[in-house]
Amino acid sequence: MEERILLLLGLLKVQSQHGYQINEFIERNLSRITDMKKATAYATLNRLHQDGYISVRTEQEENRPPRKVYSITEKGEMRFWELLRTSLAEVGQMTLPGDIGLMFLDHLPHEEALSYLRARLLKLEEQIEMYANIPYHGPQSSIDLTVDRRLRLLQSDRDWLTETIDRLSQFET
Amino acid sequence: MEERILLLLGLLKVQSQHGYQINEFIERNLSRITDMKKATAYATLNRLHQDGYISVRTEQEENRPPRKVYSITEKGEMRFWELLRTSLAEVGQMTLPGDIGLMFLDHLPHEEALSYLRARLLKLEEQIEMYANIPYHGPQSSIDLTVDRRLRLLQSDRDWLTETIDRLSQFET
DNA sequence: TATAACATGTAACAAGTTACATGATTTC
DNA sequence: GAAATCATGTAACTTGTTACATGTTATA
Repeated sequence: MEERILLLLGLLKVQSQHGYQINEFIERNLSRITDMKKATAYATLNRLHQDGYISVRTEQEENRPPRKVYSITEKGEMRFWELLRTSLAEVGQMTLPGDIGLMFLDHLPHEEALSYLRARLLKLEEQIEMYANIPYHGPQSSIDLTVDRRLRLLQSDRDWLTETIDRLSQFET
Repeated sequence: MEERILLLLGLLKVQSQHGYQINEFIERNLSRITDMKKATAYATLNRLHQDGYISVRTEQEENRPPRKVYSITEKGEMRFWELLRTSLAEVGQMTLPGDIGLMFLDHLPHEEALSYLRARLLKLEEQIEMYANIPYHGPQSSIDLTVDRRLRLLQSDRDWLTETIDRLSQFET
């Protein structure tokens, strides 16, 4: 919730936009960073407007559907700073998918468990490949920051998984 | 959802239990691995029972509130294997808190941004300390597997953050 | 005498998703 | 003539949380 609001306010801080435009941008450029859906974005924009964090002006280019162009207000900027500050300074606990399964690893025959983990390793490698091939945006691009971070985490998850598979392979055949 | 079901079925596969018992166990031993709340566990147990994945038998020790002791059924075991298999073999995308903030890092004065990142680094170190001090459970404990994994991820996040702070410190004073 | 432990649950709310509705215009 | 693009939204649903209700017994 807070992160979604930070995202919308941030995008509107860069430039005033209408909802469709924002949704396009998110879908095309930020799909790896956020999973916010269109309906959620529209609804959140409405709420932000009601609460005075953004203002609206309706535009109509002839023969095109009318658009609601949103701009960030001063109140919205305040909110933005506040959310940005806590987003940067807090760690916020990440919930790791897969952990529950690992807990019950020993309920499976040894070889079967290992085969699943090897399949997972392959998929992890693919994801790493994917992120490694994202073009570099620039020497100070903030997008690169998040791509870099995710790549590092994926790599260390791969390393851990490789070692774990090796270690488990040593116990009984 | 799926992970919560896997957890409940897995715990009941180890031994039949009543809801209170399960909730106690989760709160005391699994608080770092899952964040499922009591109400959710009770509701999910009811649904699992309705759907035939677990069976109930009501117990009453005198002067104690009646308990509903759940046991996993054969159908439940099938579901368990299936969920376990996909949990182990799939990567499941992890959503990283903090990424949105990083995107807008350049909207803050250089020094201010750095000070927030340094504060975040301190908190990360604390978390790492915490996980590093969790006692070792045994040479094949599946709990250790998840603690290990999380520790590794936290450490690589810390390394990335350290390098990022260093790198950012080099651009303009 | 209050409060913690035991044991289960419900009602109200919050956040988000899916799938659809609308209606014009441009492209295949 | 069908489908995609543009642009916004709503209704139904899912998942989960918070806070409370209930009632007994052991403990401080």
